[in-house]
Amino acid sequence: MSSDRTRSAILAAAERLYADRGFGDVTLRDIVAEANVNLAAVNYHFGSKDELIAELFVTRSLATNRERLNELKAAEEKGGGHAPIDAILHALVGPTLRGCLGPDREGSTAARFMIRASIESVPPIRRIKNREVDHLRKFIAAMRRAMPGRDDADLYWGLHFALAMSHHTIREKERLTKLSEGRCDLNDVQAIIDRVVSVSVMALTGGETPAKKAPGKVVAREAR
Amino acid sequence: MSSDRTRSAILAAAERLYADRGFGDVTLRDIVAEANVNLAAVNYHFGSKDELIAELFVTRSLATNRERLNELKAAEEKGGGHAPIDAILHALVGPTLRGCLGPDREGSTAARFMIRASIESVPPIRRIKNREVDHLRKFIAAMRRAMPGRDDADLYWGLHFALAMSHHTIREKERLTKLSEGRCDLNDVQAIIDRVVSVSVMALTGGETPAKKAPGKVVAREAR
DNA sequence: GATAGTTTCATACAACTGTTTGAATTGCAA
DNA sequence: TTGCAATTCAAACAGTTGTATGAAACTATC
Repeated sequence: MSSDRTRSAILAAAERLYADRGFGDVTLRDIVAEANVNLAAVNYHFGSKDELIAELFVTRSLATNRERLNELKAAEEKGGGHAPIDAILHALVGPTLRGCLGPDREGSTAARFMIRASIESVPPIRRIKNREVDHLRKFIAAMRRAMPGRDDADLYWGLHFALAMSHHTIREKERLTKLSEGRCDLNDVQAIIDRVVSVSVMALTGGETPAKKAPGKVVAREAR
Repeated sequence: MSSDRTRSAILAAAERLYADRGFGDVTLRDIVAEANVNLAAVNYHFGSKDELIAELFVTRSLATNRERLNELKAAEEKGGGHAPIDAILHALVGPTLRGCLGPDREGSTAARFMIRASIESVPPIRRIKNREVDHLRKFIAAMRRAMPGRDDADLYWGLHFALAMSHHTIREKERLTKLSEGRCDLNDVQAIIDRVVSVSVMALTGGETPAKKAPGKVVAREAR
């Protein structure tokens, strides 16, 4: 009963500290000091440090996945069980980008924690991410319905690139700001989402299997 | 003189171990055991563990950057000081992808080390990566020459997405193979490079500032 | 209000970490 | 060979880490 207070104090303190200083140099002693609880409380309530981190990540991760699937479902219902490709990709990258970017989310502990998790890749989190495959397959299935003629490999590459752009933007937002000297506006989340979706759609609809024959305007270059 | 043997034995052993098991759980004691040298040798020859890691990464990193610039220069000379955009992007992502992917490079210690470095992001490596901005600016400059009318922000986004796709492919190649059940061929490096370049060029030439007005075939979706 | 179960606490544990030390050894020049 | 520097070595250092323990405090039920 009253143990819930301790439990959630640990969770909150851990998320805050990990978000601010990374998984690398935050110890259990830092966490319990921040949470004003005893050191042994972590192992009592969570079993181990890794399980604490896992619970932290699973919570946020499930929320994002739920949001994604809701958006996908909404788009499919709107189109009568057949969502257009840009809506599918929007459902895929929108929640992640909205959750991690933007001026309102800037101070959000959850956002900063998820950014850390996408940068540092500590074992317990990696284990969870590896189970994300089933979730992504639902988007592949939707994409297949939206582009029936398309080669399967192209769909996988398209989804892969969409995730690449959204994750890399989250992960390297500081570097991009610095490189572009502020000319890339990392606060306009909607514009970023549109841009990522737009490029992803082009990747999927641009040329037929660009890797094999490259019939588009861009010709493959010779090696070396 | 003969100390060079110790020095390079440490470098080789460290690179091998880091490549295989990651920075997280390889200790100096593991390294000196693998290299058959004394524990103190690391601090004697490199000053600290972090400086050892830094030297390891700098060496490989400089080689890649040199290769990139050579390819860029070659492309510019070929075009009379004005390389086409796809050649520029090819010079940017080619060396990295070629260095980390492909069946011949599969067993390469250097490749596996660089993949680790791109996944784990340990402090000494992060510090070095932050100095990579100047290097990237040279590619922005070349891109500006190739696409004079283009808005600067679009160029930065294009370069950013090109790096996103190439790095994410390297970092998540296992996941992509698993997700696609082998339908994405991670061994055909040339095809991957062509695909990344092709999509990047589309991102740069596709629609005029797709984020602002989205005049292309893809229309921005409403929020939420 | 005694009892049983849960939660907290101070403390100890055992292992591991990167780094330092100072003596021993080696290599090379004079 | 002597002398001096560079290198190697075993050992210890000083600190940190996550986890375990067993007693104490609390809570709720009968």
